[in-house]
Amino acid sequence: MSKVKRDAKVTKAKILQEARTLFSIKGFDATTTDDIAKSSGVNKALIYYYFKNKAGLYAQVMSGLFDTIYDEVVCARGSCNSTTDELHAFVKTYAEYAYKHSYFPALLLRELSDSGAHLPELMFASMRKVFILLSEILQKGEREGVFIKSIPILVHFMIIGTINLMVTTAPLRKKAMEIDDSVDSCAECSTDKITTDIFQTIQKSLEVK
Amino acid sequence: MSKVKRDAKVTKAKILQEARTLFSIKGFDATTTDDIAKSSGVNKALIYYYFKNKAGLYAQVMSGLFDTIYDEVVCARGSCNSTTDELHAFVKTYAEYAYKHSYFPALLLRELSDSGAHLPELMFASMRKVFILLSEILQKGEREGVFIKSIPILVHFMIIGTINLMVTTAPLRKKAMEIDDSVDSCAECSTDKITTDIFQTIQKSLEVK
DNA sequence: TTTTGCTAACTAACCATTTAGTTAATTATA
DNA sequence: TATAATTAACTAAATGGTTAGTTAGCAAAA
Repeated sequence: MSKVKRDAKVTKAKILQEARTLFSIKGFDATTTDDIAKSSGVNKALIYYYFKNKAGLYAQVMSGLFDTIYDEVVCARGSCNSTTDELHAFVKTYAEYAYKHSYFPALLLRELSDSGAHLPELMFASMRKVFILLSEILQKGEREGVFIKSIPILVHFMIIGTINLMVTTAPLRKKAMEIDDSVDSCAECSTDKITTDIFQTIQKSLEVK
Repeated sequence: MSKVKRDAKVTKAKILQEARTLFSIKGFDATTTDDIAKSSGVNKALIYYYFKNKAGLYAQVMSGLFDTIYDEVVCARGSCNSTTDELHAFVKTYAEYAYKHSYFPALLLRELSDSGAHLPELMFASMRKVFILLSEILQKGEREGVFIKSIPILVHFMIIGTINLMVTTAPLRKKAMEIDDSVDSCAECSTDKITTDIFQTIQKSLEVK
């Protein structure tokens, strides 16, 4: 039995994990450092010991999430054999991640809503990496003559904006449907259906005639 | 000089207006009732006297904003002579409103980010009205054979999601450009350019072949 | 004089951050 | 190898500031 009583790595990881869960559910403001400490079974001061302050912890949580998405897109892109496929992989990977970790879109929207004001460098860099990835796909397609010239950031926001809103409003749309189902708000749509529809929309708009 | 010393309507309106401004700039949490009271030149207790509590005041501010957008879209739609034109008017009106009142997208995203959890009925109804309006345009186009069948909520989110993200990230994109301008993030794009691009994308995807 | 509009002063709770200290683990020394 | 010195990991308990909401009562209007 090599029961280690103290292990900085484990402790730090535990705090990060609990913080991710709590920030996810309740957002930055509503999550208290007391909450995080309690969930992690750790003294509150350790948060300051390891992460400087609440904001520092948050930044690390968030860029961790973006890095994961980035890695997943890169991975999915690996098994593509056309640029159109790569675009599809981008949409699919992002959508699947967003639906699987449904707290993520909420965090992202919240973060963007107090826009840049105090967006940590770390997080900004991680976010940007994902955008650059899409830009490359679009540029490649353009060079190959399969996509028309586009404004990358608009394509990017069209994809992630739509997905994020679909995920965050899911409970809302369900509630709405119960009250009034005269207009289809895709309350029961599968991730796959949504992915497909978004991809097709984007693809059609990029199509070379 | 008919300087009225006491007028409930005027006082209430003043509070609402200052609240709108402050919530816009700083969001719900970061705006304190003390701030609002001070800006309005009114005692804090009056907020509770007129609006029950901070959340009540917020709900009224937000649905006021949505109602304004709704009215503007309805108005713009009036001078259209084709369904495609109506779609264009929808995008244009929303984009112009969002850019003119650049705080609005931030408020909306923030509100949606703690999704429905405590979205006041009043606000939800005002939001939904705008969506229904777009649905009608899409259905009409479908009936006339100018649009293919689509999923209204996806089209809606594609429009407002993109616009909202473009507005909220404007300062961020500007900053990003200064650091690295190798990828175009549309930092200097005009509202008009963005409106046009979004409209064309949506239209192309709805096109009947 | 009764109701409505309004204010100053207050409270109770919360919460991020700090401080001052303890205990475990590691390294150096005898 | 035992022990002393040092560092790293951790804790309990404040601190200090903030903020939503309340209360009791005054002043103007009806």
